[in-house]
Amino acid sequence: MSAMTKAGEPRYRRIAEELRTAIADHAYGPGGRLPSEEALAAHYEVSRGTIRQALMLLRHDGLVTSRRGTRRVVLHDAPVQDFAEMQSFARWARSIGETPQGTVIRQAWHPSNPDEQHHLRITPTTPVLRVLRLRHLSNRPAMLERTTYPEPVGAIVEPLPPDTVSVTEHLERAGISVADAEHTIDLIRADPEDAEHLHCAVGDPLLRERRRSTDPAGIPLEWSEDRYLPGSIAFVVHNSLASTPLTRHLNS
Amino acid sequence: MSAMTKAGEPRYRRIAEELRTAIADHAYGPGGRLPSEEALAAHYEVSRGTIRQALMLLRHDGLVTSRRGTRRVVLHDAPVQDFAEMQSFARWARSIGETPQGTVIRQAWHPSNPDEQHHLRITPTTPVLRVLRLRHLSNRPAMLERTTYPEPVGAIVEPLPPDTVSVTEHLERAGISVADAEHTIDLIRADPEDAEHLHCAVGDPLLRERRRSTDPAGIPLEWSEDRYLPGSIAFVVHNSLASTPLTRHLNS
DNA sequence: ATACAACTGTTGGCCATACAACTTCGGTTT
DNA sequence: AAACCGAAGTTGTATGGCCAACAGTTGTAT
Repeated sequence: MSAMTKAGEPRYRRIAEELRTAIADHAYGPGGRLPSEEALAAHYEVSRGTIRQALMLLRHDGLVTSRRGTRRVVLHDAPVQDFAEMQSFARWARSIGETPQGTVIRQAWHPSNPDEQHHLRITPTTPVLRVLRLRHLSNRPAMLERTTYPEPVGAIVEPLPPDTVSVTEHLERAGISVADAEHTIDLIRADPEDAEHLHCAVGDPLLRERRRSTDPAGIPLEWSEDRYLPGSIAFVVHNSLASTPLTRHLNS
Repeated sequence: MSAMTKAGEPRYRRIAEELRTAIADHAYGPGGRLPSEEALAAHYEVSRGTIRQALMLLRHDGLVTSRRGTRRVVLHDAPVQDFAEMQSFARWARSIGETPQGTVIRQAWHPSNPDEQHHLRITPTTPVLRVLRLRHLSNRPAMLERTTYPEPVGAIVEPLPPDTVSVTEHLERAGISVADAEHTIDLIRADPEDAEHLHCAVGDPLLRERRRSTDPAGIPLEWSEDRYLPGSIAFVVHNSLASTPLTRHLNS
């Protein structure tokens, strides 16, 4: 455990972290009430505004309610994954105690197609790196990943060994970090290529997650289509009046 | 579109609404930069703090980036659905120009099972109202909904006519409003009941959305399992370093 | 006993200020 | 030409204050 209070982190984030672990440790119980903002401010020796910032984080993650007139109520006592674990298959796998593996099946530069140009916001002439990667979870195939990288990112991904476990972590070391991601989740049927690598039959249903990741400046870093074998995986989303990150779409 | 500036809404929400429509109207362009916070504050004649509150809303919805040192960048120019449209099938259907329909197939009070007791946070002895409802989109079956209501909510839902289009809107009129919802999305195969009502074959893949909705106080209002015919529907989620409402799970 | 009113505690909304951290750009120096 | 430096512009973090809106409770009056 060891809170690992990162020094560079702003105060409200560190406080949010402490509150998170306190909730996960059932310090307040499910349906229990948090101390008042003023009490928390006194305890942490910060202003009420800073406490409110910390509580906003918990609120957006769906851990607590917030409503005028009464103390905040604990909604969930389960720990919430952080952004990095949703962004990196390897990191997620390790966090749930599984051993991730990855194998590049095919990788090459291509002229971009209109779909890629749209999602990566690039001009028709620029090439992209297309990578087909099979992901394993504790030695069993779990997901097939078709990722397209724009030029600067592709240049870093290309020389990596085919069995690189975490591409995301390599990119971070190269100073490329993801700040935003948009996920589209739907159902699709396995094509011959899916079937071959995931060891299923053509036409078998797969859970599809398409994802566009962007850097802090809003520049697209990757456009990926991941196809999961069903039965083992589920996506959990929280939304509320305070923020609505989840929407429903037709056709896609 | 007639902004419909609701009088009771706080200032930062109205400003956020205006900025949303401005973005949707391509006032800044995709990848364009927003005016500085100070400029916006001057324009709307509010303090910078209020502008920041408005911008936080857009940020959490994934419409704009935010990063120290530079102006905000527009990520998407598509309008974002609000919470109500994710919460109500009827409202969503109407917002995309379709005609929603609903039919109650079966409805009865039962003693709650352990699963329901857990998700609705109720004691074993209390009864629940189970409703099986078929949802149509422009006269075609689209989704089969198995919803469980705890006692007070069930008492309001029970007397509604079987072809009620929007249960959510009726509940709102009764003073029951949803503030938070947790969605779990995965893939499942049609059982005989699904197949009968959705006009598909047993074993056909369906997109499943399980949902627990809670009121502003954190009290569960419904526990629902919705099964969508594939091909037509997709779920879109945005997450970022600022807030991580999306997580990935095993087993479910 | 029931309904109403007043009071307390708590969060929401808004303002003003100050400084820190960071990006960008232009000019200077090497 | 390239690297460095500094100034201007912008968002992030934090403090402090004030009042409004609302929930829950307590006490009062009917």
